[in-house]
Amino acid sequence: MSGLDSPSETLDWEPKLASYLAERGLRITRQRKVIADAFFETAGHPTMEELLAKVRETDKNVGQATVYRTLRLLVEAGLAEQSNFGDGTARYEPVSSDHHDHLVCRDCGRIVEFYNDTIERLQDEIAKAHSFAVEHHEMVIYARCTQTACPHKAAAKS
Amino acid sequence: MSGLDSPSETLDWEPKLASYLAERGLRITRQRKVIADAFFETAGHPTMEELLAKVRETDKNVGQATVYRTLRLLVEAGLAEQSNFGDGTARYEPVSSDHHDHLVCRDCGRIVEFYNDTIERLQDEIAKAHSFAVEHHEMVIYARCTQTACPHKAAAKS
DNA sequence: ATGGCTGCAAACCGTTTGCAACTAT
DNA sequence: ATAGTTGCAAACGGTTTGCAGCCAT
Repeated sequence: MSGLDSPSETLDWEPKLASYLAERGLRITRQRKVIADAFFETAGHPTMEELLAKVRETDKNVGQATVYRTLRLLVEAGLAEQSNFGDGTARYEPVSSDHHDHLVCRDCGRIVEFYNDTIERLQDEIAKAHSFAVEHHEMVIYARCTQTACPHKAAAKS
Repeated sequence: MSGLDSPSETLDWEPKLASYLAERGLRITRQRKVIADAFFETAGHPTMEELLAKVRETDKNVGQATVYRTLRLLVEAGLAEQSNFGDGTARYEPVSSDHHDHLVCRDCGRIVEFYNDTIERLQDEIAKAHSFAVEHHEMVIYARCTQTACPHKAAAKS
């Protein structure tokens, strides 16, 4: 209908962010552009620190506070999602068309995304049964890779 | 078989804790007793702060560090579980015979526990399909009470 | 007596905030 | 010109840790 149907990666964030900012009199700054660019072209679930590192490849002077503030903005604009995988550090990922939950390896930190329709439906039903209106849910399965090689064997804390 | 079958509340923690400590040459101290007592007779999902308050009704001199350390001990002993409901503060609850997940009201902070067999089974299947051995999972549904009165209307931040 | 435990205070660490200078509009 | 934005550093809040003295064993 409206051009290319990309594989849920390209979520056309630029116009969305622009209008979000415009609507409330906020500005499109150089830093916001650099941060959003870095964020949306990063695969995975970066922490602020990881994103900051990437941002500084482009602009060495960006401060962490600005990255935090911009991430909050992206979350508010519905373009990013924040998750917690139990290590006390927030992680962020682009909001893609398809919602998913996470499976985290306790050993190597590898994060696998999954989606299960039945679980989603049951969650809604359960909430409804308790007279709650679901806003958001977070489901993290902590587990251990049973494969021969944890792909990120020493990624966590070298 | 072994005496009374209690409604999953009484989990017979005293002997379990005692043997856990004994096995590794740790000691049963006055503070540990007071803290465990307070913890297991508390309903709900107390934070360290809440537990400390209760503990100090009995012993004014207990320090927070001791409460943190004892809670860690209880978790290690498999007698307590730690959860995070998105407010940056850890909450603890006794490990009861029946596992359950949580439904949290964004408005009033009320926490409802639920259990769904199908979800549990699906989680295991999903993990297995990705060659992960489930260790633990945490599922939190953030929602809003739709009932006329949020029972704890102003409990969060007065 | 000995080695674990405690309370205190300081350290930690991720995140937020105040502020003066800066910049998009 | 004006109000939003930035980087810095300080503040924050929950949690952990070092240490000297204490206490269960």
